[in-house]
Amino acid sequence: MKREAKAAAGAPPTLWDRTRQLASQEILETALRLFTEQGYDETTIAQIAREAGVSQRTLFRYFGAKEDLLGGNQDRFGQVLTDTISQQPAEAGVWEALRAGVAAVLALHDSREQALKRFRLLHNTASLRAGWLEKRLRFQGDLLPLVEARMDVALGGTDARARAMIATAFACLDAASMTWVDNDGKGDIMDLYDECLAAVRG
Amino acid sequence: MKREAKAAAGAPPTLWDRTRQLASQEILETALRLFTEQGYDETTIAQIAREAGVSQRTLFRYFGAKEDLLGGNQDRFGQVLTDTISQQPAEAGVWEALRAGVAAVLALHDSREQALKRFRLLHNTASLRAGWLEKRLRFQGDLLPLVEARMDVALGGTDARARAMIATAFACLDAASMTWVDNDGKGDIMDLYDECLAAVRG
DNA sequence: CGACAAGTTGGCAGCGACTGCCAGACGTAA
DNA sequence: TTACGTCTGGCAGTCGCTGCCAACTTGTCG
Repeated sequence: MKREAKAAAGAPPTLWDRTRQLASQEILETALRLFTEQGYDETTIAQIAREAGVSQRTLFRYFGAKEDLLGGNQDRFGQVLTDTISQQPAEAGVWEALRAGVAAVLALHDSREQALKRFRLLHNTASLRAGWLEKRLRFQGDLLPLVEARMDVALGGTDARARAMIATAFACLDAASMTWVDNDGKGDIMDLYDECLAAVRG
Repeated sequence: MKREAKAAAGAPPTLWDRTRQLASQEILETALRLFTEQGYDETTIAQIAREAGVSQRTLFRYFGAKEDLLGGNQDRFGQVLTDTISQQPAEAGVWEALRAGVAAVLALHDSREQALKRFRLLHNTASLRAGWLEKRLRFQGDLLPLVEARMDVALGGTDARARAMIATAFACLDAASMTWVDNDGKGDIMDLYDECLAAVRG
């Protein structure tokens, strides 16, 4: 109760808040370092907690799951996606709107290097890929109503087509980012995305 | 060693083989029943083993992971996919070849009811979805060389486009099967697939 | 038939991710 | 300072999964 009230009022951060912030950052950095050094599956929660100087219990209180230690606020992606797409002008087609959403999400990364590091980790670790794909599925579901609103509304049955278009956009993003990682981050992902979409749409 | 030799020679199944077969079937049926009755995550390995009359250890020897208890030999999908696609006539385009592969995989299901049951379970359980998507990713990788062989070979850089086309085919299959499940198995999945692909390719 | 090799099974201990519970330490406000 | 709310660490326990070992069953050969 207290924390939410303060945050809403914009009150100055208390010592606790600062400590939390610090600990959170420390944990995140330790985790990312260990992941890149020795791999995701080979790094145990116990090790991260030890090197970050907190107990396992506390670590799990900050980050509910090992996946979340990757950082990069993946949960925010969904918000940015839906916001961006719904803010596109009404005369924009489905493909333009989706493209704008993809671009907005890609713009969230801090630096090219960090993005490359995370993408590489993601594409090379089966368990991470699975988790990421699952999150993506949820995003796709959230996008459904937005996309349907932009299609010629023939009543009923548009469901499948809207789903397909969304999934295709993500598929192109996948193909683009995989190729980007394979090329060690050379070029621009959006260019690859456009190339992919062009190949698909003939 | 022995088993492979016998299998290759087509020798009559020994008592062991028959026992194995029986136990395997019993486990599979028990698992599928419990999954549909009380949900995948709510069913523990211990419970399945108990009700199937085997030890946990033995259960894990038959099926290496809980996922595999879904049955339907998902690992075979990849084989069927690559076989079917590589057997398509050389003059068939990429999209026709992919369509044939998808159709072949869908034809693997025993009955409409069982397929619907599995699909429903899959689409409603986060952990299962994740595992399935991960397998699919591997299939996509396996398909890459086959698809590239069917494209106009401009050397280099075709990578991304081939990946995108494959991923799009799967995306349409996804959209189709989701819609199919939502409609309680009404209609034909391949029709939905065609509709999806048509929507995507404009 | 008897002995021996090979295959199969179950139990036990253990790992790693994750959770609930509880006591104690700490910052904060009266 | 006292009382309160919060945060922390530790412990035990669940669940999926694996390695190891002892016992049992089955097939085979002399």
